[in-house]
Amino acid sequence: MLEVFEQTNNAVSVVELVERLRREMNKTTVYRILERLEDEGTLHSFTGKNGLKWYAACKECSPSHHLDSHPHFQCRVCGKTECLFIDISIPPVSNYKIDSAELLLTGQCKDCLS
Amino acid sequence: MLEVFEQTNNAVSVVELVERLRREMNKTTVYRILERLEDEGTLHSFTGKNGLKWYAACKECSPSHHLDSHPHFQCRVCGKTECLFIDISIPPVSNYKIDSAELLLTGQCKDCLS
DNA sequence: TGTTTAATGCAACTGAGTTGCAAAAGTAAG
DNA sequence: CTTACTTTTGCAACTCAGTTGCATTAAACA
Repeated sequence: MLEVFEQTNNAVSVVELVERLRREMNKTTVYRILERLEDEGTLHSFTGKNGLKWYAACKECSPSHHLDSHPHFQCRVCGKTECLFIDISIPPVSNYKIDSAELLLTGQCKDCLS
Repeated sequence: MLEVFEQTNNAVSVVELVERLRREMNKTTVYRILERLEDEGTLHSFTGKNGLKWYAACKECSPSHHLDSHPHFQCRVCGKTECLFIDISIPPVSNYKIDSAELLLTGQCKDCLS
């Protein structure tokens, strides 16, 4: 399972993971392992443009501190999805206690820009 | 349909809309009208924490220019979801052409902070 | 070896969103 | 009014990501 994330810097959708691991393990098992890896701080998840769930390897996450304010990019053309290691400053919102921020940028990646 | 959005400043999930309009129109019709209203620039949509679709009235949207960089807030406790009218500056990302940005903040709203 | 606990498989289910098609409602001539 | 045409709606069936219950297997450990 983790090999998938070691081979790429991109995020991987659960749908693709289930497909790629079809021979090795059951769909339910994929979901359960992903949940565990996220709890452990090895992976983090986010929701793609279409509402599908994506996972990516954590670089600077811990079990308690997940993906704070690092955005994700999803290419409208090829679907490639990846973490962007730039800092987004979330302005404080009065009267709200913000726990997490999820920023999804969509557009065209460099490969699809030609 | 639009009355729902006139009565509140909050966003409304499609699920809730279907439920509230159950007597007046079919589920399919709700989806179709929402799609039309979004095309026309009357409403804009975004994806909630759980992957469900939400709609909110447009204040400064046009058919071509939707919800650019205005974030949404979703309360972890009561589920209330609303537009935040603060500007988020998306730093330019080299080699990427960013078309849209969707920022979802989650936490506790003022009513649930007691 | 037996017992307990955790990990997996499988099948059936849930629920949001979609699709195809037919019925209804609206629009515009003739 | 009536016919022809277009748009809107309802309904049922479907798709598909994600979940659940339960039985089976594998690990851990006494």
